[in-house]
Amino acid sequence: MVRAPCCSNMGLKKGPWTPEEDRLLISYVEKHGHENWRALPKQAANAFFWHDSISVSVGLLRCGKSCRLRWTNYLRPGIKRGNYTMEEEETIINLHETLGNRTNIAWQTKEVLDSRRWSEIASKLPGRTDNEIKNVWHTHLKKRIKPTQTVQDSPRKCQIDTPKFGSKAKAIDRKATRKPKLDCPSHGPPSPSQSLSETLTTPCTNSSNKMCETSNEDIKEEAIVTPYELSDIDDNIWSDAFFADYGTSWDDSLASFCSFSGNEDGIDFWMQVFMEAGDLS
DNA sequence: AACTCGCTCAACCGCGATCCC
DNA sequence: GGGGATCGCGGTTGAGCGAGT
Repeated sequence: MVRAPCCSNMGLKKGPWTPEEDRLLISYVEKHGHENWRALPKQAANAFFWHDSISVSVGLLRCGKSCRLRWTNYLRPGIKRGNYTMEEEETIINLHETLGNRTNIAWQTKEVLDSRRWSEIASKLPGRTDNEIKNVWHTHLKKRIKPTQTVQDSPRKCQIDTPKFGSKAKAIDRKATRKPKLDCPSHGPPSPSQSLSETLTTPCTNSSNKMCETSNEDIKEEAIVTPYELSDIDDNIWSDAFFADYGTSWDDSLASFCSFSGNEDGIDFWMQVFMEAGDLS
């Protein structure tokens, strides 16, 4: 079987997602659903022309696989972020033990069962993703089950036997206050309360000296990242302030986008977005 | 203050399963 | 039925960060 070429071989982008890419992806999924990830970048790329017409150099040049992963693990509505409760941790441990022991079912091999483990556990924990559960398991739950010698070997290691409620408090505190790093090395994904103009102009103060788009105040208030709603996106991205920054208007921007893209689906899509946001009638 | 070490977790990778022409 | 395309999964990686030295 010949595999589909990796996105890196097709000039598609890899690595951390930018706020603009997130917004393009969210907007697309809100409108078209998430049934065909492979087709998504092509269709969402319509947005590129429109953005480009107002000098915002963003586009959704991602492979479908990357889009699906980003949506499933990070942008999907209802995702819970932040600390796991004791109950959730116990559930993971119990389910891991249960599912991991289901090796004697005749019609399924151990390998098949093992390969389904994380998604099955995730299905029992609403708002948690299999990827996150997997990370939690590998980072501390596994160690709680099997206390390792490394704790004794290295006094600098956090105590891992009683995460969150015991001597690991320091590490958990760090986790709780940790800045999501995805979109900015220091600050993470955009808050729905941010306008795009803010994200494009807020100076970065992070130590790594890379471009940052989120204010420290936002971070304080966003210990748990709220899932996007279409209304949030529209209210904030497509704000008057945004267009003031770029010296254009709703009508001008739509007209520019239409003339650049020449794609009826794209026009319909953005028309719909604007109308739902109440910016066009 | 500078360096090292360990932890976290988003994202990538490879592969098997499934879909679809 | 064959084979390519796509989906979805677990394993792994590596940048960023904080704590310890």
